[in-house]
Amino acid sequence: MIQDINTTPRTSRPDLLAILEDQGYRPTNQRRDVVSLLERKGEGFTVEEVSGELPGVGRATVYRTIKLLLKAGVLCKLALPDGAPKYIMARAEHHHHTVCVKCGTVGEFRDTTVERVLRAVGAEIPGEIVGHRMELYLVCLDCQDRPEG
Amino acid sequence: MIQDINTTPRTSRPDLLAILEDQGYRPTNQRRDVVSLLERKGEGFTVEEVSGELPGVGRATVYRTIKLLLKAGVLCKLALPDGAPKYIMARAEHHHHTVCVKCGTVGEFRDTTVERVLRAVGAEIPGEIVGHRMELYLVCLDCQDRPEG
DNA sequence: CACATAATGATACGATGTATCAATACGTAC
DNA sequence: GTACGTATTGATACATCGTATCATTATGTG
Repeated sequence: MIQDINTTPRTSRPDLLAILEDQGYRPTNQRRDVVSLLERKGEGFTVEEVSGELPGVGRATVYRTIKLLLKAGVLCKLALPDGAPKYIMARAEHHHHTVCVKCGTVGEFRDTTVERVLRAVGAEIPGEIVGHRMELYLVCLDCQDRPEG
Repeated sequence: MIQDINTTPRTSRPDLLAILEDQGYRPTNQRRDVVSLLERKGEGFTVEEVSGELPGVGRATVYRTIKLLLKAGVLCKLALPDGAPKYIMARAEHHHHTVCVKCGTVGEFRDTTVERVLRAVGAEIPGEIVGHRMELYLVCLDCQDRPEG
């Protein structure tokens, strides 16, 4: 029932720059640098973090590029309870996220039961459901191993 | 199975100031003003909104008071995908939130199935689950009635 | 190549929230 | 009620996240 997406091989690495080009945006060097870094990260990052690692690209451009990728649906935005939002590569399948409350590492999982229950719940609530979000907070195995970290 | 908390009468209105006093905090006039306004609102508000309606109370004090209430567990913080976080009165029972994507109105619901499924999911994911969050995004009935709003 | 336009980066700005710190209010002891 | 120690406040500055502006630069196209 549960598929841990992180342990399954990623067969399709989307070419983010190509996706932007398909939408009519120009493949500039700055966008190349940004998406190249994102493709290497993938796991969950903040914009400032990305910007910090790309001193050759303006901060505004990093924000702009990530916004385009969000709109294109290839990135997910994760609004955490505290701190900066994190971004993660989206996948075709709908999924949810796990966040380690110690180290902030973001993971993903998918469970069809969750989807079914959510649909059932939505059917009994007034208004038209247009989306949902679910996150699990946990202490990851790495952080369990080093209790004082 | 589903209980729409908003339609059930609220029997117990917690005295927020008393809760703060129980934790050793002093009942100042400013805190009185803040919690009094929050008790009247209850439904989902931003800090700046509260601060704006209380010109006699310093902005920092409003933030500080709400932080205390959060720590005390009587307020929930809702990190929305965009815009300022909203706060809502917590209730003893665990619950989840609905957010209208048009007008931003926040509601609550509770469904034991959701909890059960989440526990089952958590059991199969590496790491110790310490919490979760779920939100449903919808177009509320009011906003359906006035399509161009 | 030349041109129109998309994109960039520096900067300023807005929003959200916290740190600092002198001034003030509170609770307690008397 | 007064005095005292401490919690609290508010003004201000600051940090972070993100967007608007706009002159300059790069890109695609004829």
